[in-house]
Amino acid sequence: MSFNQQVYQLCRKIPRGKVSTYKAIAEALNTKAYRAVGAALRNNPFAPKVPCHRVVASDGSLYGFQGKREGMALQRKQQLLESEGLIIINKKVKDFEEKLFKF
DNA sequence: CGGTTGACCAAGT
DNA sequence: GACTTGGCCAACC
Repeated sequence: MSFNQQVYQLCRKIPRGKVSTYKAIAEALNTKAYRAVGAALRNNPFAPKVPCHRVVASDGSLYGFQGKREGMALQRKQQLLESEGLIIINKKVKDFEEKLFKF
């Protein structure tokens, strides 16, 4: 099982209405390659299967989703996350630590 | 096999 | 509170 596959498998385990962080995933894989996790999700070969939008930065901010490219579906993702029970405020997840899913 | 890169992170300025 | 720096590690030249 390659590194990416592990990442996808973990992401799939994130329940609806919860989020996780790149760091948590990396730690769950017993590694510190936070960035590799992000790179894996960026590929995201299993678009609907792997809810990559439920994975945020360690401080609850939306690193990379909208933070980098504002022309992206920023409100789209936000609304999607909100429909799952999450609330995004100022590019950050409200009650992030509370909604954080730990493996 | 070396060098660069990155949907990261933590600490410092 | 916005920006910069150094470090981490897998993936891709």
